[in-house]
Amino acid sequence: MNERRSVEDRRRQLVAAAVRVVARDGVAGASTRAVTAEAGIPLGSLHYAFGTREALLDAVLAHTLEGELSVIERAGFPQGPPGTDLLRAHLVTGMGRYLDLLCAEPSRETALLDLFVWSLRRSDGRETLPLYRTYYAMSVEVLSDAATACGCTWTLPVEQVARLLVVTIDGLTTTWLADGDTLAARTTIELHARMLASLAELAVVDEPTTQDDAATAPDVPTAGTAAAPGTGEPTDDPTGPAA
Amino acid sequence: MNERRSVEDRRRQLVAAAVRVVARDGVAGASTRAVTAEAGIPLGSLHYAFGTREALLDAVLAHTLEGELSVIERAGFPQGPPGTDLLRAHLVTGMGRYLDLLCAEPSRETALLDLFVWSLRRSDGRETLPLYRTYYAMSVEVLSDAATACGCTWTLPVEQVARLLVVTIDGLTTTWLADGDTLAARTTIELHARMLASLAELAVVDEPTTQDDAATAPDVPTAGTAAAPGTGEPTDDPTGPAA
DNA sequence: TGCTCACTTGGTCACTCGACCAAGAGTCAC
DNA sequence: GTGACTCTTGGTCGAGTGACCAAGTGAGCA
Repeated sequence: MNERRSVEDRRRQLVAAAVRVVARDGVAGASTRAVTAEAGIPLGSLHYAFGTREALLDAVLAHTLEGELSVIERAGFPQGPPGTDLLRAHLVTGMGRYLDLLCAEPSRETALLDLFVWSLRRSDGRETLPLYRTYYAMSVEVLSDAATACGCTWTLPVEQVARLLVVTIDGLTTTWLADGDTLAARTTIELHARMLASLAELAVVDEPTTQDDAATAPDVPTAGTAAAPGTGEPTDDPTGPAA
Repeated sequence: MNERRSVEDRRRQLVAAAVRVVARDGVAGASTRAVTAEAGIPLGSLHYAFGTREALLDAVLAHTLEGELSVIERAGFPQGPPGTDLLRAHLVTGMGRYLDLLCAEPSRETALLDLFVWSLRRSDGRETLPLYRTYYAMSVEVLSDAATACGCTWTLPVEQVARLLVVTIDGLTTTWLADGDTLAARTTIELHARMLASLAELAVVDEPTTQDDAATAPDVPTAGTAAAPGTGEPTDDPTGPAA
């Protein structure tokens, strides 16, 4: 029936089928039989390739995560004079792009949420943390790039802003999945982008002659940035830098 | 074994047991046998009281929702001179109270998220929308009360601010469940409270006690200024009304 | 007292689940 | 060709699953 393949090939085939099944019927509906039927291969092959259903779902989770926030990064951002207003437009475009993806494939995000709860429940959150570390890292990258592109610098550690962005994206997702109100979601994005942009300021160029826009060194403290976002002495003075 | 009870009593007993089971083992683990074992009653009683496992889970979802955002409303808010700074402190206190609940009972929020995905999957979101309407209504109430208590008015429709608050709470929950970083979560709350408070202004009392609370024109994309957050009708719903 | 009916109880049915295994078939090195 | 191997396949096991039902029990009412 099926041609001979390497285990890696078979794993990829099973993961692709499992992604479809999870998106359609959820983690609960992704039984070993449902997945193998979707892939068109016998049941035993699944246990040969993955050993366990849990191992398969692990691979599905990892696969689904790839390129999740990366949609925000794609080209086509607005142009204009540098400043926080451009940054705001930049953020609106990026988050709007995520919303487009959400509207186009809501089952994808539902599946991700389902897998998230599944992994939370399975490991008491121990394996979910590195998952979010990826999110944070991607968010930091997106925000740093955006600030650079708009000639701005963040007035507080970019890791804190990154966590704000992740929180916003997460909340945006669950809220839209619940009410499907795309217009309201866009308003939410506008407001959040405005608020996020208010945490940045136009970068000050020391020497007036140089027009080197890409070399504006961010004054973000890079010393203790290896730790989790937000742990850099946050709770002292909330009204500090930007007001 | 069990004394005779009314069906309503039995339902309450079963829901209470199911809440514990869902918090411990998730929706997937809340089998009819697991719930009845937790409640200490025979299996047949469940089908006598609820008919179906789905009906029981419906009741569990409704029960879990009660008093979800209401924790924010409890007394003990900071005092001080009226203004947006007091409002900010007010919001920090309220959201911090929610975070306290989250830290104290994470399984409660995991269960709610689990039930949320379950109801999403079961009805394509049709029954989840009214669920969130309750959230929005509670959020509107909380924010209106807070603004009044702090002598402020929102510079844009309170429904839009309410959706922002719900988005924030949702994102805060998933993010904290993932990384468990309470300190970072508090920083997130500080920043979000500051940003939310920036959407309000000190109420201007032109003549003795004129409480014009919906006057100031919003300088923000006025997507939906109607009653519901966003638009009055979620016309974006791809599936349309239930067939 | 006897009757009615809401409620209880244990058992059973048909089904799905994940895991496992032995036997078979293709493939490559020698 | 021969042997070692990787991969495939169908079947099976034991444990659960939701739903259902007939017989039993007891409280309240006439």
